[in-house]
Amino acid sequence: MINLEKILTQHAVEAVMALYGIQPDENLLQVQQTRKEFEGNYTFVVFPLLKISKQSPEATATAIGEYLQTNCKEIARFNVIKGFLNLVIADACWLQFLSETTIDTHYGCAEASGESPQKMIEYSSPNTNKPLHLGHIRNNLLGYSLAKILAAAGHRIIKVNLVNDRGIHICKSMLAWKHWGNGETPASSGKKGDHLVGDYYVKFDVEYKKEIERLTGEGMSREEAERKAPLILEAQEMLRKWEAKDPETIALWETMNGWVYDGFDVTYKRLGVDFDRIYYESQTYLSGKEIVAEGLRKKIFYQKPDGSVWVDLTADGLDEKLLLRSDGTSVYMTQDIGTACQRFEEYDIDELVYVVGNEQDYHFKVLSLVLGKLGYPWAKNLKHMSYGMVELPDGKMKSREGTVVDADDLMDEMTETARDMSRELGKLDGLSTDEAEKIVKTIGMGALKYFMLKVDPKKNMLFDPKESIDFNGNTGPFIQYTHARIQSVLRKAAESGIEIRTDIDTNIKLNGKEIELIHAIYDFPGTVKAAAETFSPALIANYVYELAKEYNQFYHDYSILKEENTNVRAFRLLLSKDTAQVIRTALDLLGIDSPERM
RNA sequence: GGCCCCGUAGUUCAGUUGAAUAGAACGUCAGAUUCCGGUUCUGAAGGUCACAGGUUUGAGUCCUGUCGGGGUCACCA
Repeated sequence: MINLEKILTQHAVEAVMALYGIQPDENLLQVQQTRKEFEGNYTFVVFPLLKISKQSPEATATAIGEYLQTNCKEIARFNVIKGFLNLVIADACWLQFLSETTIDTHYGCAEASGESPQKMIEYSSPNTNKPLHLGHIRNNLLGYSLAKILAAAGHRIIKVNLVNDRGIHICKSMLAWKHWGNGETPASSGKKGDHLVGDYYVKFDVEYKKEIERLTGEGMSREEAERKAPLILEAQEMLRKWEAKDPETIALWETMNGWVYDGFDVTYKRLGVDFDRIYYESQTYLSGKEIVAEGLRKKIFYQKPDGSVWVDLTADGLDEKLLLRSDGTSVYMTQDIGTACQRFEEYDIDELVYVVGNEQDYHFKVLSLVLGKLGYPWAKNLKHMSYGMVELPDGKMKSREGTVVDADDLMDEMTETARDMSRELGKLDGLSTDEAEKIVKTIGMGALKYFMLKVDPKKNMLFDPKESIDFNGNTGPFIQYTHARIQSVLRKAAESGIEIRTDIDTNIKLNGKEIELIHAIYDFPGTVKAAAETFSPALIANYVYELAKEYNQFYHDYSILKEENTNVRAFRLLLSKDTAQVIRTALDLLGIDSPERM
């Protein structure tokens, strides 16, 4: 595939050499897209060249423009506005690109081979004491999309999930169920397993608070009451029993976690995400202790009189960080050190990406530094895909305060809205209920996924439960609609016996909308690359929205099948088909399906 | 308090390594369509890019400070 940016830059370098006799640094000549309000497709800003040309901006731009026009066949004409040299790419060049490039499912995507670099992506990582909420949705969608985008950039990918299945919070649910559950099971109450367990987690908190109130009423300080309430003591006792592998405790733990996993499976399936391997903290929480001990022997870490082990990061501008408690047990950091080592030993990976919220920026900074101090050469290949939190209009989501937006509920609402709209428009009337339902789900999830992914991952985003997610404007369904509409045109073409040809006439005179569209299609591979480099599905989302909008404008202004010039008709048909394919591929990178009709 | 991130139309968001008159969408108002799908298209109104300095031919973007918001500094994970 031709690389217009590269061709233009090279010719511009030649032009400066020919005109001024000086070899300019290439980064003085960076091409950029011409802004919509000016004629042209690519623009050079000539201000940086004035020191070389010793001429006015206009004179410099004009001289280079004239050189390019005569020496570069891709350029049809140019115009100069102040220091901006706007270049118009020849129609024939665009048409040649379109006829020579195969735009199929591989377009824009590099094929990974056995030799390609391999990356592991850890995402989702739920706790097994409560159901997934909106924050988890953002994590899952980002992780899954990132995996797709990195694969499209030519990497081999391993998706992993580290389930937090142990700890005091799990014991709280277990304890509450033991006390107040009356043997309730998902089967007996018809409740989804993760929701059932989550309800007992909330129940624990309610009862725990009551005990605290009672104790403070009896004159105990709040702090002491929180520490000495019978329930919390009981939960801690349960955790000790669990760690001692007490059979009864383990059995209850396995049963309740099983319910949660059944629930999670349903949610994951609806979200359309999956994993190549699942790690459980119950199996990894002890790892890392030996590595820390080794680091202590090598004096990379130090020990305090009480026996706790620390690392001093003050020289790196950070604090001191605990690595082992005084009783010798491990903490979060210890475990992450251990699992990182384990993964680099077990797999041939060159990068480990953690999709984790930005409240853990500090944690991952420390993790990389500590592993570096331990001498692991791959420590610099740990990447934290840090994303912002989802906020509600009145602030953060707090599970204990009941201000969470439940993942299952939200997905239900989205499909419900999609169903209502489809019914109103009657577009699915001729289809079987199964088919119609499938499309409705595709649209509902498309709306939700696009809403979450179009925002720059790094930034916090706002979700207002009172205002449902839109289906018009810059939304998933708008883009899906464009795809479905093109499919409809392609079906009509097939019905009328009009074949789609790729050997299009390169002498066609293109209109502005057509050029914009081809240009957008041409830009897709670069967008995929940029999204992979910056870990940003949002770039893909914003790109595909622009593409869909371009197509709708073109569609509105020009006929395709009714065009009388059969060469032009063939070209427009191919352009439509290619647009649909790029939309489909781009949406797929976001984990969004493209319906044939909707 | 230390460190990190953020502050762009009424609202939700774009804005590549500095570059032209800062762009969409929603909402509001006004329009289009002999149609291959009206979940479409066009237009209007709406901005001191938090504030103040600085660097630069040129700053929403880089630097410093101030104000405002969030995160984090647990022998929780």
